[in-house]
Amino acid sequence: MPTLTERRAEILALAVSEYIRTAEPVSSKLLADRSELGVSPATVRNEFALLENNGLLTHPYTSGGRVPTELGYRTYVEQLMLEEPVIDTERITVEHQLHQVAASLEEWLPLTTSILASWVGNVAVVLHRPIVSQKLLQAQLVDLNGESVLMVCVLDDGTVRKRTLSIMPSLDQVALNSHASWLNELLAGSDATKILELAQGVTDPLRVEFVRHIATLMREHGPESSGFIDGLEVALQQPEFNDQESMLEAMGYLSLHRLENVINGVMGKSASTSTRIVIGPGNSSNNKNGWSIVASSFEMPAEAGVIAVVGPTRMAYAHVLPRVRYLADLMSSFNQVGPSRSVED
Amino acid sequence: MPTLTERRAEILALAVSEYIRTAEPVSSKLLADRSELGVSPATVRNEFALLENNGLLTHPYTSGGRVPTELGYRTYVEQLMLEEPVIDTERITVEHQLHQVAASLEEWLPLTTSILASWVGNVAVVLHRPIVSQKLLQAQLVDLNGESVLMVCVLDDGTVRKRTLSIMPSLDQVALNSHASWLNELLAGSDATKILELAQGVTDPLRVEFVRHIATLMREHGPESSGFIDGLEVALQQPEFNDQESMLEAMGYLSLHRLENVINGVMGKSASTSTRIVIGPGNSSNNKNGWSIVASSFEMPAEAGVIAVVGPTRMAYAHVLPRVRYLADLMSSFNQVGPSRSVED
DNA sequence: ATTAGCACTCTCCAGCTGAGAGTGCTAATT
DNA sequence: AATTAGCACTCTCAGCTGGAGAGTGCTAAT
Repeated sequence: MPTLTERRAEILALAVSEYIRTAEPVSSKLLADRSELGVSPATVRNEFALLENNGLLTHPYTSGGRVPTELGYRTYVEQLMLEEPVIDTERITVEHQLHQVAASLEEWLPLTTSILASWVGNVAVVLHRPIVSQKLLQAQLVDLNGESVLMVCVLDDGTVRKRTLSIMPSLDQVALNSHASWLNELLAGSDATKILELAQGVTDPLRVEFVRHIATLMREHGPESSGFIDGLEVALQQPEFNDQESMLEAMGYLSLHRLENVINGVMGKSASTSTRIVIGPGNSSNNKNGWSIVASSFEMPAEAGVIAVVGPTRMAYAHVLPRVRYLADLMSSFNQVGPSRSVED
Repeated sequence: MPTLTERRAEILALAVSEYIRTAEPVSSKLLADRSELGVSPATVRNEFALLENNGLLTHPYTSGGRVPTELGYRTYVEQLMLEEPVIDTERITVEHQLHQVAASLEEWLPLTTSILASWVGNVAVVLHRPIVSQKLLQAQLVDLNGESVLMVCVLDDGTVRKRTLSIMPSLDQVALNSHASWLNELLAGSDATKILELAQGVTDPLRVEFVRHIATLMREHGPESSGFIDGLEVALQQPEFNDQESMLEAMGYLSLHRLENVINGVMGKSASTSTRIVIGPGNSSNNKNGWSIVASSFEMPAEAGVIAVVGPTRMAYAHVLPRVRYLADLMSSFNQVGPSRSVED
């Protein structure tokens, strides 16, 4: 990454931010007029040519203005960009909205996703997973109208898993309760592996089956990680998706399932709370406009996660970055129950 | 709805199914050539003109072939269409896929949605809700690392609700258990309204709070109805959506939340298991291509629901209808636990 | 080092044209 | 009386053209 003269850097910054704003290739004349550079279009053109030699800009065609390359975006983001801080009225609106929902993780994570998406006009993703390895807190067996038995397991991260079982000789609730308390005595506090070990010593086949099911239930989903996505519709209104083909391609890319992997891959390396921007994640796909991700991790007492914005490389980084960071910090400052307040609703 | 001569009906049927197949306005020549009518294009044209007088066909422009009107589609569906029966290989594939997932409602409803969507190349929706009014089976209080308390309620339809509470003087698990068994003794078997009544007699403020929370939990979601949607991506590849505008409009229409209301509205009137087709649900929206819904309700021991396909009016009804009905019947034939087999997996 | 000037390139749009497809009507045919 | 051949007419669509506009690169002047 070459160091640039001050003026060259300023021109690059202006060009990138202007292109981000308008989605039109930016011309020398525009920059000369619209800015305080105090130079003529011709000078800007000369600088453009040098920036292009450095691989920071391109033309799509001989005439028609400059467009940043991925390297151009990266230089802008890392060195030149002036972040747009979250202002008070925004803060107030967001915190107001978050306080309005009932105090549960299941409700305010999706709300956060939705707030972020409409705030930045792009796809927002929030992923979360329990921090600790899961242990069984309590198991419960409930008779369902004599036909089948519902097994409910509470894990130490507060998640609840359930499964319906058919037990051949049907049992009444009293019998089920005694089985349940036996299960809890034996298994409470253990993780899936430990539970399977403990199952070795059990002889009663029915109880073995219960234990097995508990272990399976805890295993099969792994540490429950779930995610929320929002903003597809706003994001797809951007001009990069104005034909059916690129729109469908975008929809394929923007599935929660795929993004979970991508985002976890991006954040995987950094352990602590941090924010990162990935621009055009290796133009692996052959579409002309690549994707960028702005992601920030957050940590709550028993839950960790990532807040991310996904969009085309032409993304308003200066706007998005502080807002993602702000929301991640906000999440980290919440306790397990809700936006820093007691439970009364 | 006027009765048509046999030949006129046949021509309408051919025109509609041909338009459904190709998405191109169909010409008199095509029908005369491709079919066993044994008449000349001119004759077909005369019939076309009459069908157009009856409001069953239109031209988009003076030349360029005929296209069905909504009335045309309805006539086709109600009187003329030859359903394409589900063949054995299809049956086998579907049932095979359904048997592969673990036996729980949460897993095979979405799978059914996905199967249906890719089967018919349109958006598929599956909604379900418990049949009976919900009663509390069991409540449970679990200590979460001393900071807060997780309340888990099992309802008689097998659903589980949970909420995290902050209790000011923190209690240990033993104390919580005694509260829980008190709660169960008092409340088990009651619905939300009854529970609130029972709360009247309680004096201990902590217990009142517990009871209130239980009632709220049961109330606020109503009878839990949830839905699954799939196939957006395939559906949007159809030619009616080849510009950004109609695509975005379609995405707006095809949100699960909106469709839940629409579909429930459609099926609301009919109590029993039935299938219905709604074509161009009153062209309320001002877009040129309306929407059709093919929906079929199903009933399981404790759960009822709707299986539906949503797509443009140019939908392959003859293909979609039997498949929706087949899947609905299949669901109805399942017991609460899974695809007609015991729970061993 | 900067800039004015200018030729050059490329896009974009509007307008045109011809081909093709399909219709409606009329007159001939069965 | 129903069907059909024939034909003029209408409309779309794809391709072409030409001119306007925008922006550049280069050169020569400042």
